[in-house]
Amino acid sequence: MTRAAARAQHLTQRLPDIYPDAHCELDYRTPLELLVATILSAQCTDKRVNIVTKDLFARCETAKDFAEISQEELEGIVRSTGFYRNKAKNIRAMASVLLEKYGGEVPRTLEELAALPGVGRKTANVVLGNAFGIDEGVVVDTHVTRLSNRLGLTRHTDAVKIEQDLMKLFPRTVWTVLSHWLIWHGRRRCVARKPDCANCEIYDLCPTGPKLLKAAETA
DNA sequence: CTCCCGATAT
DNA sequence: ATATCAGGAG
Repeated sequence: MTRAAARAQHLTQRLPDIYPDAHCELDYRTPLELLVATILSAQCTDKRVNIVTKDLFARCETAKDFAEISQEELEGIVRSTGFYRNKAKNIRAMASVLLEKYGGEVPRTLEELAALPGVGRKTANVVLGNAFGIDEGVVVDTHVTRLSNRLGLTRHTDAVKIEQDLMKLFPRTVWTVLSHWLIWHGRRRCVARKPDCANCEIYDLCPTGPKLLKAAETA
C-alpha cells in the first residue's frame, strides 16, 4: 500500500461526509444541453456559463437548432464566456455531426464523444458520467489537476496521466463523484491563488498543506 | 508549444 | 495589473 493509495482510501471515506451534495454545477436538462454547456465552460466559471445557457437553451433545443443557428447570432449569445468564436464554431460543427452520424442524438462512448468538434476527453467524461451515469473515466480539469497534485495523488501535470493515476487509486464506482468532490473542494477551500489551509477539512491528509500554510502566514 | 478571450477576484 | 476560470485544436 503506497502513501497515495492510503490517502485515496481516507479521502473516499471522508469526502462524501464533507460534500454530501457534490454534483455537476452546470445547469442542463438533456445530454445535449450538458454537452453544449461543457464546451462553453472552458476557461470560464460555471456561474457565467449558466447565465449564458439560460438564454441559449431558450433559443436552441435540438441538435438541428444548434446546427442551423447562424455563427453571428451564436457568437452574440455566448460572447461573455470567452473564446466565443471557437466555441460558437465548435458547437455548430458538433451539432452537424450529431445530425449526420447519430440521428441528432448524443453518442454514449468516450471515443465517439471525444471525436466530436470541440470535445476532448475531459468534456466527454463529463457527459458520460453526469448525463448517462457511466463511470468510464475521471474528469480531469484545472481543479482536479491542482488538487490531485497538492494531495499527493499524482506527480503529473498531463491530464491523461493524472486520470490513469486516479483510476488506479480509486474504485470505479466513485470515479464520477470523485471529480465532483475535488472540484467542490477546489472551489470552496483549496482555491488556486489563496488556499484556505487553516480551515481545511482534510489538512491532516495533505502533504502540501504545511508548506502552503506557512507561505500564507509569510504573505 | 501557441492561440483562442471575456469576466472576476486578488 | 495579473492570475484564474469544469479546455481543445493546430
